[in-house]
Formats: sequence, structure tokens, C-alpha cells
Amino acid sequence: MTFPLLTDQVTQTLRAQGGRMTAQRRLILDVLQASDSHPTAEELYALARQSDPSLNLSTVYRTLNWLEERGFVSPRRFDDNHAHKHFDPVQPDGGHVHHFHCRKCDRVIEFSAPQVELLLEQIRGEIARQHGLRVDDAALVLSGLCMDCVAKS
Amino acid sequence: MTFPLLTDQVTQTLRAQGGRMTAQRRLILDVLQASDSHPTAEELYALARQSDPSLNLSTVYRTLNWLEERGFVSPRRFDDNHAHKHFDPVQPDGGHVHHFHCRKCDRVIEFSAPQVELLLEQIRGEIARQHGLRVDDAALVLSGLCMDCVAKS
DNA sequence: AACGTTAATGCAAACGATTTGCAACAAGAA
DNA sequence: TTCTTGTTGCAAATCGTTTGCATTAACGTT
Ligand SMILES: [Mn+2]
Ligand SMILES: [Mn+2]
Ligand SMILES: [Zn+2]
Ligand SMILES: [Zn+2]
Repeated sequence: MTFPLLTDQVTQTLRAQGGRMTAQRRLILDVLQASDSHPTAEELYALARQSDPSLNLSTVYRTLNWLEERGFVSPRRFDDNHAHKHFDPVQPDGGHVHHFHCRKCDRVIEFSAPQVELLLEQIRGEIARQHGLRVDDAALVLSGLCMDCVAKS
Repeated sequence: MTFPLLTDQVTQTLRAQGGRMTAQRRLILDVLQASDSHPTAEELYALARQSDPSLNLSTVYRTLNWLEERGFVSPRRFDDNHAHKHFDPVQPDGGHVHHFHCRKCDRVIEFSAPQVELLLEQIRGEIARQHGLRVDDAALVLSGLCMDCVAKS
């Protein structure tokens, strides 16, 4: 199974910048898209290795960093106690999405809440005015137990 | 200058659990309270060392972990690219507070937005119902440039 | 189809933030 | 003052991630 959408976009960007599309990059992109969402570098690595056991972890990191620099993914640290990043494939529409983080199994679930956007706009302005600062972004992270972990408890 | 409030509470807890109040812990607590807010372990260490150059960084970490386990501070990672924690002294009233993070100078500013709480309650319930999960906490993090960094730009 | 340039890889070593094992130390109860 | 044992400093280990370098391979040119 191949995922042409992101892979093609990346190949285009790659070409435009004198880069090269490699088997490793193709594999990592496929795994990234097959993954339900927000995998860590280690998770991607483990999955990709099933297809190519010679793949190196540093290649995964280099690819993710390359993708991040071009805005194809954005890294997030949901966990305050464990240090790893989760890589969030950026959706083409640019729509703002928020996250739920399961503190038991580390799963991440996306959600959008249109009502939040309005309030965030309001808050952003208010805070900005109040403190004389410039708000560029707002992230809402809910945490707790995901459906599976609730079931198991 | 000494800050008796938190220090006394901590001493009490310490006593109650067979622990010992040491010069190092007193110092770290003082520096933590003198700091405007949300210092990192390294920041606390640097400040505390001005009073006691023999203080060791691992003692700072051990003290912060001890405080965290008893709910006196809570660690937060505001930065998605740098891995360090900021330590947030937990306010006694238990009131929910949100944060602004300056992505230029790493400063953290607290704010409370009562309007947010209502909406968060609403969202929490909605998301929980929709996905069958349990939401325990919600954190809103704004990011951008703080007043000083805005001025310098 | 073979070539040449140079981007990308694998590997191992370095890195920043934090944690840990252990021997020496010191708080505080007796 | 002594004794017990929680705490410290120090060094080494750990975790997630990054980097230098020799080797490989993508892909435009021939
Ligand atoms: Mn995680
Ligand atoms: Mn920071
Ligand atoms: Zn879970
Ligand atoms: Zn700033």
C-alpha cells in the first residue's frame, strides 16, 4: 500500500530544492501516513523497520526534521514527564486542531472545537492587550484516560 | 530574606514523613519563591549557587522531584523544540491558571481567564462524550512574543 | 546504459536534560 | 553526645535527539 498524496508533495518540494527522493524517505512517509496519528520517532522507526530492517534511527530523525522545516509535520511534547516528541502531520487545509493526550498509554487524539476558536480569538486579544505582548498561537491540550484505558480500569 | 509560607508547609510535610529539612532545601525553596515564576532546574541552580556555591545540580533535581510528588510544584514543557521543564509553584487555592510562553526568550507568564473555564467545562464534557474518554485536565498555552521581546523587535 | 556530482545514509560518538549508585555527611530523635 | 538513617556531592548512567564522517546511491549529464 502506498500513500501518494503527501509523498508526491514531498517529492516535488525535494526536487525543487535539489534534494533526492530515497527509499528510506518514501518508507518513512508511508509509515507516517499509515499510523493513526502523532507517532513518536521511535514508533515510526519500529514500524518502518518491519519493511526495511537496515533503516537507521538517525535517518528517521533527519527525515522528520526535514519535514518539519518545510512545514509537513509539527512536533509536540504532550507529556510533562517524558521528553519525547510526537509528530503531528500538518493538515493541508491549515485548520486548527486541538489534542487529547492519554496519560496512561500516551495515545494522542485530535479534535476540533469550533467554539474554542472564537473564544481563543477573544482571549488572545484580551491577554495581548492586558500584558502588552503578541500572541501568535494557542494550543489547547486535554488530558486524561482514552476510551481503551477507561475500559481497562 | 526568607519566605516562610511554602517553606513552613514543606517542613511540616517533611516532618510528617520522617524527612529532614536541610540548608539546601531551604535555599532552593527560597530561590523558587523569589523567582518571578516558572524557573527551570538550571535557572534555580544558578540562582541558588550564588548563596551556596557547593550546592549540586542533582540536589536541585531531587528537591524538585520531591516537591512534585507532594504537589508543591508541577512541571511543564512549554517548548516543543527544547526539552527542559519549567517548574510551576502550585498555588494554594488550587485555582486553574493558564500560560503564555515567549518563544524568543523562553519567559513564561501566567494568566487566568474565567471565561475559559466555562468553555473548557463545556468542551471537556463534549469531547468526553463524543470519544468515550475521560478528561481530567485541560491546559491552554498561548505562545508568541512577550512585552520585552516585542519592544526589541 | 555508464558516468560524475553531491545529497543522503549508516554507524558511532556527542549532546542536553535528567536520573541514579554509592560513599561521605549531617539532621534530629534519643 | 551519640546513633540512626535521610540527604548530599560526585561521577557515571540514562533517555531522546543530534552530529561528524566515510560510504552509498539518486539522478542529471553524457
Ligand atoms: Mn508521549
Ligand atoms: Mn523553556
Ligand atoms: Zn490510553
Ligand atoms: Zn520574550
